[in-house]
Amino acid sequence: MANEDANAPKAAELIQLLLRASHYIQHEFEAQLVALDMPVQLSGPRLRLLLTVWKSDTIRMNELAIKLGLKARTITEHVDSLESDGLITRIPDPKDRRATLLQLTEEALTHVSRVRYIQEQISERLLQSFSAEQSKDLYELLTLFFDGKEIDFVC
Amino acid sequence: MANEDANAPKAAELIQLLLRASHYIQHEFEAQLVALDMPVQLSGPRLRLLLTVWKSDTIRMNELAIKLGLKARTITEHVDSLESDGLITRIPDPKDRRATLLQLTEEALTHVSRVRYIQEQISERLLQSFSAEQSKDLYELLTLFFDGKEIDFVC
DNA sequence: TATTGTTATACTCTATAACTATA
DNA sequence: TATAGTTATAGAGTATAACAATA
Repeated sequence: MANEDANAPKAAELIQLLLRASHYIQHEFEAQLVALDMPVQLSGPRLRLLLTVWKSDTIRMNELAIKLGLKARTITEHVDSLESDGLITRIPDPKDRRATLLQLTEEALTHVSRVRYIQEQISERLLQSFSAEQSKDLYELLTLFFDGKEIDFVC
Repeated sequence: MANEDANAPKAAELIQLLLRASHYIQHEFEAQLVALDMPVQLSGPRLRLLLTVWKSDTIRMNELAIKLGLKARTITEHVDSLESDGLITRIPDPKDRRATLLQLTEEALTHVSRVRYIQEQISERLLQSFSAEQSKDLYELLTLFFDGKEIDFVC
């Protein structure tokens, strides 16, 4: 009764498979991250924020919210926490006294570089069944999703 | 200084792109779901639970926890909520008086079928830039991630 | 003794609304 | 008047630990 949908549409199946692959990958990343046994807890969202600040070197909280697709309040929340963990610094924006710039601390830079290394390792392991050409094909196919759209969001 | 990594490893880039595509897709699904304007709120996790119960027709809370990769406590939480929304029913398992079977209500079945229809629509739209062959290629490439691994988790 | 699900409790992530300070 | 970030508050999702009922 429930599973009568034998000739299910290919489109939905393909999308499901892609999401499944993505969840699987994220699961691997998270598992490896806790295995890293960092002095501070670097969850997915916290890490994503750190990496985004890192890429910009210095960035307004405002702009960060937009890039991450989060609300200002959420950025304040994370930054409070990351600041008290000694990972991020608030700097008054000299050009606009309402604004606040964010910058990573030395400690955060160390963590980021470690995490990035691990991410490379995991990525390579995840792609071990792929030939160079298959990787290239997959990359090009995935680009088709963003056909025409401007995508900026990170991680 | 921060972005000196010009020749970044292809593997990490490809994985990032896949995750980005996945986030984009999930975003589309969530947006369409709220646009459906259902009588009850069907968030991602709640929907995933409903769909998993639906696929099994009837399932133990226990088994559901494993399939979804969640803890028993979390299942109790969701089921309490879905039950009070009239979407799910707890049935004592006749074979084991410790266990509880879950089943969808008629109302939930209506919602599930509507949601599945929408998911097909969105999936087709997301794949509009793909030729039949490109879809097939993508599907086969994605399968490589699960090379040898037994993957069951849904949605 | 082990397993199923629950009560009690808590943490993380995210957000809305009202407010302060600046622009 | 509009914008940047904060305080106060809340809701969703998930989990650990202790426990009850049953196996």
